[in-house]
Amino acid sequence: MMNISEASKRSHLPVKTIRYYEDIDLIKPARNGSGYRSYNESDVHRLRFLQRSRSLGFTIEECRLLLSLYDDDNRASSDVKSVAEAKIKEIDLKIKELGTLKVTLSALAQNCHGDDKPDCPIIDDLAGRRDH
Amino acid sequence: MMNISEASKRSHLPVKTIRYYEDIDLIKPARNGSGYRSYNESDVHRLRFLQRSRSLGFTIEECRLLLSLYDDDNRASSDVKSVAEAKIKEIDLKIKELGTLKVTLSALAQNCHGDDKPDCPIIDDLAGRRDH
DNA sequence: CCTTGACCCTCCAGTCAGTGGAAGGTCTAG
DNA sequence: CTAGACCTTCCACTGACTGGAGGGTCAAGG
Repeated sequence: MMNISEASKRSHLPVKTIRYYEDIDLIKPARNGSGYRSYNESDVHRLRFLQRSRSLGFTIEECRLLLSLYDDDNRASSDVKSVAEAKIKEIDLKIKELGTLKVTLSALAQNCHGDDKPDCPIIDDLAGRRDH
Repeated sequence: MMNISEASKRSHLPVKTIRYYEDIDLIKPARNGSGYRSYNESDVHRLRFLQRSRSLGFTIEECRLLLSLYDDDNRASSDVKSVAEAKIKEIDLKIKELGTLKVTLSALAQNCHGDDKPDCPIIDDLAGRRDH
């Protein structure tokens, strides 16, 4: 059993974040006599699970679902896989969107001389004064 | 001069968003006798400028900067270009991060059978039980 | 003249996933 | 016994809106 700062070190999650996760019912540590949170090894596993899934881009609600699958020894691996695949699709979409954005912005930047003169195709485009 | 819903149509910005932009001092429309906001053509240009720059991924604060450059007839085009280039770099970084995420998640998903059995390499990874 | 419905207004609360800080209690080493 | 490093709760803030309550205004139709 350990205090929150030790759990923080072992899970690589900030103390504030751990308390926040308790607030939204992702974890329920025990309390000692003076009201301090007290974490056991399985709590730390849970926190690490959260740290890892958040860092992979899952939202809190997805983490909640993944945790329930983690808790369920009889879940089908297909249940987990479908969550992962949905997330991969989302990431893919986001990458494509950003790619489009980059192309557009790069084209604008390339047309801009970047000198001391006031003429600027970027501003013209933003203002709706582009010719194309 | 037009009411807010007409300005919304012409700028492709939701009414709520236009009011919000006023709240944070991006635009200051006139008011008519009964307190209704009243937009002229130059207000609509400003709103369109905001719509376009937001859709290109600039934050509100960046839009505020771009607007001040838009207002300044003597700005150097290099000032604008540097804002655009910084944004391109950010987008690039984000794309790379998402690419890494996608590779990691895809590798996990590929190792998962996705069947009715409980064994799941994705959960194992999240739980820190991966072998590699 | 009155009503209906489409506008408009302000203000408050909520979103997401935390982060920062204030005010105060507890524990441990010197 | 005291300093300082912990711990607690609670409230406010972030970005960029969005939703809704509760009310005022305006134009058309009966």
